[in-house]
Amino acid sequence: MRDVAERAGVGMMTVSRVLNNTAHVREETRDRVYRALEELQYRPNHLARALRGARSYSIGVILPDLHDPFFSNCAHAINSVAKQHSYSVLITTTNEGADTELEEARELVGRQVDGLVVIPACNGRSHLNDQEFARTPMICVDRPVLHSRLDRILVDNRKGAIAAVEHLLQHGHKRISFIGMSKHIYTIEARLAGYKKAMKAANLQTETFLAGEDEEATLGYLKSLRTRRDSPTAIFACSGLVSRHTLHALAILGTSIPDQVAFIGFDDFDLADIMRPAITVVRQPVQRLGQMAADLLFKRLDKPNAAPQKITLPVELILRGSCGCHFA
Amino acid sequence: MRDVAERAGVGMMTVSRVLNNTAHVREETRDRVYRALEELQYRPNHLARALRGARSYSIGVILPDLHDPFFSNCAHAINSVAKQHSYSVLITTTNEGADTELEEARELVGRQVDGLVVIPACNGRSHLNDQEFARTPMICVDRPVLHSRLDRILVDNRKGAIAAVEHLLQHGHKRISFIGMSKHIYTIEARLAGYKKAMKAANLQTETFLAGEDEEATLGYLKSLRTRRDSPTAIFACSGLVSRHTLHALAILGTSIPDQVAFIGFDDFDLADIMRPAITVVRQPVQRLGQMAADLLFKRLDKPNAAPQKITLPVELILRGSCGCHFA
DNA sequence: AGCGTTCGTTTAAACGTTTGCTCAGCGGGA
DNA sequence: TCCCGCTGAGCAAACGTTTAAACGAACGCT
Repeated sequence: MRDVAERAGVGMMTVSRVLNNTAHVREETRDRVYRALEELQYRPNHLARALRGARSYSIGVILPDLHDPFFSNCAHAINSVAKQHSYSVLITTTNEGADTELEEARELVGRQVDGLVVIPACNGRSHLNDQEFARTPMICVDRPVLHSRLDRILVDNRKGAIAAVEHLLQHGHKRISFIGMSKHIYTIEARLAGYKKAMKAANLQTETFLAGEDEEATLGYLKSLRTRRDSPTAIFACSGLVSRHTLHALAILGTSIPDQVAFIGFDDFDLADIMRPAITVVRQPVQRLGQMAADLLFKRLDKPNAAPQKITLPVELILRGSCGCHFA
Repeated sequence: MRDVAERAGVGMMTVSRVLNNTAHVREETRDRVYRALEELQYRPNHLARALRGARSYSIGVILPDLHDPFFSNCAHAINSVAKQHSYSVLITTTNEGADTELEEARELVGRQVDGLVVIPACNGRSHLNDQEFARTPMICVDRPVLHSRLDRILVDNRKGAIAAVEHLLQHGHKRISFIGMSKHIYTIEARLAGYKKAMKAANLQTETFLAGEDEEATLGYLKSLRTRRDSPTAIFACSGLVSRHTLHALAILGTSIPDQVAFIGFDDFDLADIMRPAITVVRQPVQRLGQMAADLLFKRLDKPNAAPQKITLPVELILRGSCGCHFA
């Protein structure tokens, strides 16, 4: 910048003013500076700007991983919004670990991000609510941090699960199995609660298998069903990942859907509609979730003291063939 | 930091020395500093460190989008490696636009990233080779920047395509259609070249439809096949996205695979193995691609002047049912 | 003629670190 | 005895930018 100032025959401040388009620079001076900037191929150093100024024009995103389409699509939406605001995005992953989450949050705050969009790793025991992060605007996505005053935007897991189970009940199923995960994750437990509630309302017994993220174990469970008298006639899978594992296992076993066992999964996925049968799912508004989360963060950056928002988006039961529905 | 120094009764330099674990600090002093750090909940400012020091301990990743599993899985792998090196990752997307790519690269360099991992958006006309970026170590992934001295790690698109086509030929197909994309993308064109070469070697005519990323258009093309005498008996889809669109369209049309038309797609995808029929694909080592790219970058950071590496990873034809193969 | 305003620009300081140098103390070899 | 080298620690400057204050000039007003 010093070179530019010298070449344009002005002080560094004037250069800074020209760059930031702030007032009080004569037309002619401005032109001279522009020319110097061009000639010297000047590129501002965002780090220095961030160090001096109040903002870094970057946000951090913390999520379990980029492998699961749900998370990566969410990240994509956040990225898009950030780009519109001319913000950069730092992305880190927790692999569902609360400790990692804390470390990553510290790292990002250390890098002076202006705000954080987080898919919290841990069910309630998160450190994100600590005093330490009080000064960093933070939006929780998909899962809350309990007892916190943080903005959050969730999905109606409970209602989605209830809708799925009730639909299976309408098809006449009495024994519906819930395939969950061994880890404690808020969304999964909310879906489990919905499942239980719907079953109870129908006066039916519940059956849960909670290691759906382990394909081997899932296969074992499904295999064991074949020799049982009271084997479930329908399955509700708690997530996209678990759906894939379950469907994979069912395919290996040659179990026919929906004749031998009906199937509904939480979270829609690519090609679900062209499988034979097509897979009935509870669809979450992933794109909107990420987009609204980012919007919320930028609003929060604008008004740090506004009341925290707690938004819950509706989900949609997408009827296809695997639940037993027939289409012309 | 000043507060910490004061509390520990030392100078700021000593604090800095303790933090960086550099030599010449007495045990007892070190302890005092540690205690002060703890008590004041000191968190270093990475921006300031980066501004003064030679490194920012962050890298930038530029890719088309986070929507396609190929890219997001790649990003995930890069992230993992970066985490092992205690580096942060800035991720930006180009949406396949060369202009956006240039802007994003400038933004990241402005943020003083130590290096860049790029999936170049544009076929040859990239600006990444410009003098402007000469000082930033850069790794090209999946696609090269032509005539550049940049490190790059690609996949053997040509051989993969040839293997797929030759396999279809072995099944007795004579009329094999290539479904490509309307955009010019290096990988797609390499696959197209492989397809053409294999067809020519067998003395067969080629047929290409190049708007596979437009589902509507793909549907139209496939529909038009039904009334043709010389309709292709096999389809080779050029990418994961195009595969999904093509399979979707075929499902809508009720075309049976592989009886009416055999199918092979480039890029493996979730559930391809449990569809009916299971989908034969050319599988790319996505995970390894991202991981090796990041490894390469960190090596490059170590030795900026080593000779540029040009790596090509092999791909694998995964035989499932859609090509016409039968399994017990 | 004096004075407050506004415009255009400069100068000085600050942001939170690290680098380079200085300096004091202390022990060992010539 | 003198000088050198090593250890432990402090001081000042620098990184590239922005903020705050200051400054001179031109202007209109009383």
